Amino acid sequence: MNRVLGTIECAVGAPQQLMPATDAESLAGVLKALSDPVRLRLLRLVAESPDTTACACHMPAALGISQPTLSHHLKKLVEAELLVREQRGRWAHYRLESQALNPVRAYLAACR
Amino acid sequence: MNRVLGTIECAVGAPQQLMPATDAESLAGVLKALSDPVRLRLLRLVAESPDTTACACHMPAALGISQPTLSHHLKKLVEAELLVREQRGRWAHYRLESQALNPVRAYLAACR
DNA sequence: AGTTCGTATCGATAGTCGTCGATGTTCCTA
DNA sequence: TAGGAACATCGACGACTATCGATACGAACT
Repeated sequence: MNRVLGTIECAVGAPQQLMPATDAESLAGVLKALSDPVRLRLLRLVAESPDTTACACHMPAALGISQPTLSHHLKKLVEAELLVREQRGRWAHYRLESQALNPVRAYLAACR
Repeated sequence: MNRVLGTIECAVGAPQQLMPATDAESLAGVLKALSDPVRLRLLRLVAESPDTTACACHMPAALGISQPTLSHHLKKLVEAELLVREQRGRWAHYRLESQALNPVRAYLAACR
């Protein structure tokens, strides 16, 4: 591949082994759930609530969105296992599942 | 709001102050760039290359995608300032800009 | 039983995204 | 200067997403 004379060829090595596709796929799922400004504010609101648990009832007004839109975003976060839903009487409470962020933390550590 | 008798009312406090919308918007931009399995593998490939720099020439074959698709993904990562493009002769080299991940790290730390 | 209130789902719409073939563009070499 | 190689852009297509109004569900109170 490399030429002896002249400055031909890419010169950097062949492709090393890369991240397994299945790992990338599942990590992308978590990141996709995080890649929305409404959901970022929402998750942080829950994270900073006492016992990392918050009731949904105040959220539409706090975030300036409609109630169906809130429900949509909460569902995405639950599907990504970032939040856990818990019914208390008439109200739905959501608790942060912080360990779901561990794969993200591990990935970022590898990109240091 | 709270009723004296009976177990009426949400009972958890009012909405605390939440993440500024502009911060959430810019952070979501970075996360959106990360929320694709191809780009995750791509970024990690660069991160693990010597001097965290890699040439684009081997990437389509390594990732199993076409050359235009690779170019598309690289552009997204550059726009998010996660990669820096550098032309060397005929070849395009990409270097990791690890500090662009700092807002993500800070967010995750707040969700501990 | 009927009503009310909190929440989830449905349906529709407008916007964004990933993918690839075809085509430019740029730079090297002969 | 002509040819080729690496890479970017264009155009198109199908899939997905965020949003909200309308509606359905479900669990209390009366």
